Amino acid sequence: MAFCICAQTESARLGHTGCLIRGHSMSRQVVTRFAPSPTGMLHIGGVRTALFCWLFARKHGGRFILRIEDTDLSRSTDDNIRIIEEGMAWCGLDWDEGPIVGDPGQWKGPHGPYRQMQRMDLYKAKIQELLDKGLAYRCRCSRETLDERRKAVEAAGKVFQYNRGLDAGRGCADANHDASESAAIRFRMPTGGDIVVADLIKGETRFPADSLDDWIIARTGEGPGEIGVPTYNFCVVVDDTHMEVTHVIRGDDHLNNTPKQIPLFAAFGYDLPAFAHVPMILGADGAKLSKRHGATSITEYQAMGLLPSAVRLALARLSWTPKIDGKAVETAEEELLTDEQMIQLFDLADCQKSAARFDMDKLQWLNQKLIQRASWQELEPHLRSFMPAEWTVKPDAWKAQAIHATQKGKSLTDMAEALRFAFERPATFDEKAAEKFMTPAVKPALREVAALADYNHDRLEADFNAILERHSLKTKDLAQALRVALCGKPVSPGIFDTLILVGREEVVARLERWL
RNA sequence: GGGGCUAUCGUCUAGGGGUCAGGACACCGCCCUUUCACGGCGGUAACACGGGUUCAAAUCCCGUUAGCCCUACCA
Repeated sequence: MAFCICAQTESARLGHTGCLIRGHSMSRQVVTRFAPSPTGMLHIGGVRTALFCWLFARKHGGRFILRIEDTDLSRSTDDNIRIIEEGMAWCGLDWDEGPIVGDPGQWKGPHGPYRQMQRMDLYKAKIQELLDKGLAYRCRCSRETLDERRKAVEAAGKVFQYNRGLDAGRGCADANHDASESAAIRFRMPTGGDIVVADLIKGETRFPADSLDDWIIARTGEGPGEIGVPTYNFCVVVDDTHMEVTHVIRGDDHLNNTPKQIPLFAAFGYDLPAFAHVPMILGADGAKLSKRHGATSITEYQAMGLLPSAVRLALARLSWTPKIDGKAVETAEEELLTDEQMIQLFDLADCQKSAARFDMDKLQWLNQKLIQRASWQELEPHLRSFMPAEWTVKPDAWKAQAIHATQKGKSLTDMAEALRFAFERPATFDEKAAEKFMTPAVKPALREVAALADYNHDRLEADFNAILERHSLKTKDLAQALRVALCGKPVSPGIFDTLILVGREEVVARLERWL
């Protein structure tokens, strides 16, 4: 059987689509896709893959597709699809084609629908085409006989391969079954030689064709003549070509699936897309990232008070080293890339081949740095979900002061917590601190603070120092006493910021009980 | 078992024949300081192992080991 092993060209290695894809146009628009299966929450590893697809498409002025692979009927749910859509949206990974959030019946883009279960007619037609060409065949072997044969081969210490090796001659390949009985459909795989995958990240890898077998492309149908639900490896090939995907960027757990898919592209007469298999993300202990490691779902990261921009950067920096003029980023300053810089710098050639462990410390550092750089306006939409509704909005001057005072926090939750004193009177007081700082000597000074009228920062500082002078107190004495009175604890932003954020009227009210 | 991928400080990584093996995060120390932080400065710390090739190997080759993936009518 003839099929094209099609090693990709140097231009593919460089990420150019050139004449690689389907030959027609020399400069085809780049198209990438993220194709999650809605069988659970949106995993952080999936988000990273999606991010690479998104970055690549954006860099090359191409399109990014979101496609839902819901052919696993038993595990896919509409709820999970919603979770994926919302997670992607929160993360800022907008798709040009795909489902419309919250509306299962609608989609955008010319290649819809973007849920595989809604594309059955296409798949069935393509399977029939393969059947007609003799490139696929009906297999009536039951699960039971398959299990028996598998056991027999494994007992002999060999690998079970359908109709291959010890199982050769026992398959349905030459049986010419008609459609009178229900059957699964198998794809006729080539034998002999290597199937090569020219991967943009992993390089060229070869798989002996004889290590593969005739795999099932469609499950057993409901009744005679019915073609059942096609399997993943089949749907991907059909969809990727029909959606004109030029660059298949996916997790490297799919690298082994690629040699199964390549002969299928050939059987359909399709040219190959470029492949890039990105390494996995591992937990801190080097094991596969699971619930045991803490947060795996993107929604958990959102709940932790992380900025989507920080999550994007942290995820991108796992397995990717941005290079500026051929030199890897060196300083902390250079690490803090904006989305625009990431898009500009992104290159699959600068991606690592090996798996990376998830680094929560780095994520938090990035988050802190990004918070420091943001304006209140940029932060407010994210911050709001961490602030109780009763915390009413204050004037712009207050916002400026607030951001100046609390921006040292590592997370949005830290910031919201650091702002609590500005909205709520302390319910309790730190006894030890009160005892230590609320000395008789400090009270007269406190009384003078209560009398201050001008809450301009510099003026406040000057008046404050004058009070210290009059009472022979150290800054610390008065500042800590004030913190206890205003915040209930000896920790708060700079004391003048604290005063301003609470506001004169409220300062006086909170001071009253101590005078 | 078969096939495939991977291997540099604790973590993310740069470096791809000759480097004191570089950076970032974390950690430790010092400084700053009105609290907590922020910030500044400095420090500890790595080429998985064994064989080759070579004047010279982290770098090239071959093994070994370890981890991961595929080997489903899952995706």
